[in-house]
Amino acid sequence: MSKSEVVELPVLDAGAAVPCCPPITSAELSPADAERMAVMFKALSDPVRLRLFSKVASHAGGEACVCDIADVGVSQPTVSHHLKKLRESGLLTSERRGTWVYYKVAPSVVAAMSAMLDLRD
Amino acid sequence: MSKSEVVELPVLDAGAAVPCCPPITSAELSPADAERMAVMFKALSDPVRLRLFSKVASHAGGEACVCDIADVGVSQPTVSHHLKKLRESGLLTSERRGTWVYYKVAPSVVAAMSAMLDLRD
DNA sequence: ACTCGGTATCGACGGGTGTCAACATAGACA
DNA sequence: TGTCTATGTTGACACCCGTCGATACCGAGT
Repeated sequence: MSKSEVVELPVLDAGAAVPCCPPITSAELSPADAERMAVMFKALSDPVRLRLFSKVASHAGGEACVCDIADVGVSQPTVSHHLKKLRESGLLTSERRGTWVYYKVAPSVVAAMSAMLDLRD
Repeated sequence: MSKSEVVELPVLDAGAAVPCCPPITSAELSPADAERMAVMFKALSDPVRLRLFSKVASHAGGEACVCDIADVGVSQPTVSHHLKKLRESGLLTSERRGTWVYYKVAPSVVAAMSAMLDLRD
């Protein structure tokens, strides 16, 4: 039941507005919003994924080739697996250019997480 | 060899400074920092926990009794289990006052997560 | 002391997740 | 065409995690 249809994740192109959510101090999350946001937090809940994400985000030009960030102490298939999860959760987007695949962060999605955790009263 | 030792995870009492971390756009996370931050993200990676956290954060007075927030569609033991995880990850603190137990958010920890996701260039 | 309501812990079950080796796919270039 | 390099996919494995019912713990009244 729970999982059934989940949200579909239409790839959310990097510029799309992410309506969710006001700061958590201002109002409680609806079950649906909680479901959506939890997916994003889950994407960053693994140390390896967090490092991959951080490597992309901090890379010059705002994007990085897999070959630039793959050195995180796990096998290549595992890196690929984690990048896929980050992509599916909407935090990263990828684009193939010739031999290499480049990843960059989806700013609006990350901004939504940051805004939600903003605690100013 | 930097400030290194700040860590230890001594249950982090609510007021403690959380040195981690600069915005992810500015530098890549160290493996150790990634490990620490992943714990916090993991705490918010479940829809039920996210709702509980949001209920505490948005509650009048900045704190809430378990009885005020327990209605999230799962059994009481499960609520207790999730609140424990939020406590252990440092996002919430709890205090018993008479019959009831009150939870409130640990502002510095949440602020660290928000700051890390701040994307301004 | 006893009971009662609020909260935490225990033990078990089922599904999810990170990891790897092996294999598949996609461009580039000879 | 064929080979080489970069990346993704598959299948299998061990482990983690969310959930529940049963039970224990803790204060407050009676």
